[in-house]
Amino acid sequence: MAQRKSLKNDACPMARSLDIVGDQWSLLIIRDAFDGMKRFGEFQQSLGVAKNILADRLKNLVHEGVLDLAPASDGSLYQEYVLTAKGKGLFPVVVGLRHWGEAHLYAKGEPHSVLVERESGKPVPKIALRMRDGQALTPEDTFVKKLPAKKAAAH
Amino acid sequence: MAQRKSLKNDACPMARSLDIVGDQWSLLIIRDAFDGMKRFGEFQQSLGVAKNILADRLKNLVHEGVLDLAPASDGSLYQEYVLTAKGKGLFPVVVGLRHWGEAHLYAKGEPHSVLVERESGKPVPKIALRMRDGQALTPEDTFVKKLPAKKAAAH
DNA sequence: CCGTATCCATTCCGATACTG
DNA sequence: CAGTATCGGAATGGATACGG
Repeated sequence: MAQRKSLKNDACPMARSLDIVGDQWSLLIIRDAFDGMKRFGEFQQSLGVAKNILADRLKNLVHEGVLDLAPASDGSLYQEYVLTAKGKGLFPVVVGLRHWGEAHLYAKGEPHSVLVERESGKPVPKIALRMRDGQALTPEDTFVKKLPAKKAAAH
Repeated sequence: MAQRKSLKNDACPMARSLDIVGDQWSLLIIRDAFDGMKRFGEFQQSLGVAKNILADRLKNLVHEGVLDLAPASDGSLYQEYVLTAKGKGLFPVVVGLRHWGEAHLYAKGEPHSVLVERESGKPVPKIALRMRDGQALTPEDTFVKKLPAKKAAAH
């Protein structure tokens, strides 16, 4: 009865997203996947997470269609976890979290890893939200249009 | 011993970000704050979360400088929770999660709330990641430049 | 090397009752 | 209305041990 409230059927897309990646590990796994990691052991070593929960999270991400299982590219008999198109769609979220952390969570001069462009080696520019007319978009420029709330939906 | 691994000192900005907002509720609270909610009861009703956890999360977000306590704008004697500049910096993350959910988590024709521009009432355009030269940026165009890993840091 | 299975401590979460 | 206090069940997370 005290189980986590499922947001799978929420009327808010953000809530549904968080139902899948809204935990401590999933987005870190996805980060590492963007970083080229594919093998169980790579994730395990990178994250320092217990193997049982790593297995659990990977399974869930595969189930949700964020990761896909593919035969190993090298000779080994195991499978690899690769991002699906759906998974790659999380790239802006990953980059957004990274940029926010860079901007607000480090002391001045404190070093951290950086996402850079492959060719130039220079940092990826900050995300710029734009309106339809191309102007910068601030939170105040927007609001959420909710559902008509027919019966008892979208509480 | 089985306590959540703190990522506060991680060398990856994304990890630090998740240390603050990487749970089920924080980003939903922030979403509602962007949506104009300020009062304890508003969050409580919107999220349907137990009051003790809501209080805990709000306290933590205030402590982390994402929300700020301000005297009530109306006559009431209670305080209000408002986004700080740091908190508003999460807007791209919120929008990114929303867009990802819209694109991948709904059946065709299934209704959901939409983030729209205040003036036109039209949906906010999708986030476009760009390289420094203005071209579209894909995950493959990037890599993470990690720290030199001096001693035993950035494990 | 890739997981699965088990044990145990801690944390999370929901429901409820309670104070001011 | 805005929280705090408490309780119990569920999930999380770490540390192994074990099998393919």
